[in-house]
Amino acid sequence: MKRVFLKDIAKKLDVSIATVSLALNGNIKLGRISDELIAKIKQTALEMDYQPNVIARSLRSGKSNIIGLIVADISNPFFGTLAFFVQEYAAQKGYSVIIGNSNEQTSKLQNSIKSLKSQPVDGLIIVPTENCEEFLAPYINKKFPIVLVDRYLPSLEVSHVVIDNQDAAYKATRILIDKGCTRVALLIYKNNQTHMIERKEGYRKALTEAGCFNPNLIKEINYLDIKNDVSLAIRELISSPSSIDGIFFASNSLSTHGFSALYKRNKSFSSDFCISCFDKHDALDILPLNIPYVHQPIEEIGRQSVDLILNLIEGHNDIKKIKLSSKIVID
Amino acid sequence: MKRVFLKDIAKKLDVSIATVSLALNGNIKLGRISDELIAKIKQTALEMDYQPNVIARSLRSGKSNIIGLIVADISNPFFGTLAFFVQEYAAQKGYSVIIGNSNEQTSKLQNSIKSLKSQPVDGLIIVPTENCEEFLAPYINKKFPIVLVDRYLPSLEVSHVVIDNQDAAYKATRILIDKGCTRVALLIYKNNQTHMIERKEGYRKALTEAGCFNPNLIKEINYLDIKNDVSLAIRELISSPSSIDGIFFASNSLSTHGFSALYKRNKSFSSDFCISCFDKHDALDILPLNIPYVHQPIEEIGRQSVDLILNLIEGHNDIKKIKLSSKIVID
DNA sequence: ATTTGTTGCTAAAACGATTAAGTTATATCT
DNA sequence: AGATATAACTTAATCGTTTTAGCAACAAAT
Repeated sequence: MKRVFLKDIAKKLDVSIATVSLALNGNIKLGRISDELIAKIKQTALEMDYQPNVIARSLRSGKSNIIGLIVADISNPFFGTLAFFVQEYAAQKGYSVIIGNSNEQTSKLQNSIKSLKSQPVDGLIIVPTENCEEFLAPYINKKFPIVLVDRYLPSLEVSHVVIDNQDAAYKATRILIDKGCTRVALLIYKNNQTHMIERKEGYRKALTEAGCFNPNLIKEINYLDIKNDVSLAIRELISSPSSIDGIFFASNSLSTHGFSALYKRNKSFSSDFCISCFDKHDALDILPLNIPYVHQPIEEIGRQSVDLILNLIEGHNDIKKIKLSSKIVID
Repeated sequence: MKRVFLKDIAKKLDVSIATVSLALNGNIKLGRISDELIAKIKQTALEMDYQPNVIARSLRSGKSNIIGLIVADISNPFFGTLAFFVQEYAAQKGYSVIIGNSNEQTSKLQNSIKSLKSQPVDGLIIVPTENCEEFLAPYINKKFPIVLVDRYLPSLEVSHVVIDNQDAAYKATRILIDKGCTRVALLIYKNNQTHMIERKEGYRKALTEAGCFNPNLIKEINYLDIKNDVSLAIRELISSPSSIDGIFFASNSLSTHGFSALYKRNKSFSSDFCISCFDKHDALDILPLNIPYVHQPIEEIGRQSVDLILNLIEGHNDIKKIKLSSKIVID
């Protein structure tokens, strides 16, 4: 019951290895094999349960049929779900996926890329970290296939798949305004990445239009000290003389800690206080408020990322920048 | 700036390819190279930024240095976290990880295994699905390296890493009894897998000891129709004449839907009603109850799984069955 | 009758690494 | 001095595919 190779099929049918290979891969232009022989070879391959040796094929072709996916944190359900769909869709296209983590740190992103490149992957779908441009630029310049996802890097000409974050944040803020809120706070990560900048801008735009933008209500949270920072921010916001009447949490991890901090400070989740947030969250079903959230089309993001990276891998060098729209959902 | 191979280093230093390979891999027993030359070759390799071609190496050695991890659902934070640690620890040992999903279905597990095996992986860490024994047995018999995780298959002699589910469930039920609950319900998946059987047994044991075991309070949920089933179960439990005073949710997905169903049925989350559950959950911080939960040592599970699979890959054929303990946490 | 074309197949190189089995040249031993 | 050992390196085979180039046989065209 040992593994079957082309050699074994060739021996059995008393033909050459090349003939078997050509018959199975059916590139009619090159060598030509008679229809009968092709049929016989295919039949025998089936009977003997021939499985091509992917590694030998890779060595010959210079392609591994593996793509790398580097996310910020695979234990975060948003990235977990993205990984799920990327994996599903890539499998359909005959590719495997190796996942790496950056933990939002450029140094760890660097390690992941190096380790994946040496594996080696044919291309990378990357959730870029803050200030990773300098490190990524050489790969881009060398035309190594890279697609950014979730965020992009304005200074680099790279394909990416993102959502319209400004629009999403605008809608999420607007829904609070429409409910009558005038003092709406924003909890957002303190960083210079596109998704955060755009979410902040959407928030600002909605409130400015409504004539009640107040920059003091923006609380910027440090990713590495999220629990503490969110807790402090919530305390400040709640204990301020003219208290807030709404909060927009600009990411799922911020709302996780935000909800917890609000609860611990005994802030009554009553209807005179409105919340909106990014991404579906387990607590949304529990809280005695109908909390609207931005629903990102994760499956679509995954599918498009795979499409783009496969496009690059196949040698089409056109850069595509895809911006998907999202909608507000109220369960 | 094209890729550097052994050939290039050899040409530059006017030595043979074999010499370069031997110098870099330093297998002193085989060919011997003078210390000076070794130093010079290593230096040059560094300068030229030589990266070994993993595929060529794999073809020669018959090893890919990739392990496959097949989980039930990578978008579930428990498995996401497990994947995170498996990946981290495997990377430390020089292995990459390819992740597959089974969605708790044996047919999808089958697809994942086939696709990963053809990639090919050196070994597989698998979260087994219900009734997958028949499909898995041939691989086990052929000594293909497999480690089961989270659950095991009593009928197959395979290495595994699980937690002591009976003990965990016993403790989680016991804590409710100690709070004074006498009518404690169990929400659990309807299947014949070890982790569920053992959790049910732990629950039964605790309540029997306390003299208040009532099989009617066990609600078995269908994984594929979880939302509906949980909702129905909660309704039955709450509206029964002699209502329950506690629930133990035997998995994180069950508690997610359970909390939601309880909330929607306006069940007051008051202190005369106690809950315990499996795994940390975002809603735990929010609910106005101190809900104890079973904290699984996910990092340890990941590390041990990797250790076992690498052991098998390296040819040590001993089967190890590891049962880790978990603790109850009250935040 | 020679050229040209077509069909059906095979030989052999290539992908880039590892490694068993030499081959020198020098050192050591009797 | 001659035999033997050892140090330092190289040659060439190998892993399993893919694919280029070529061979032989026969057909068609000039």
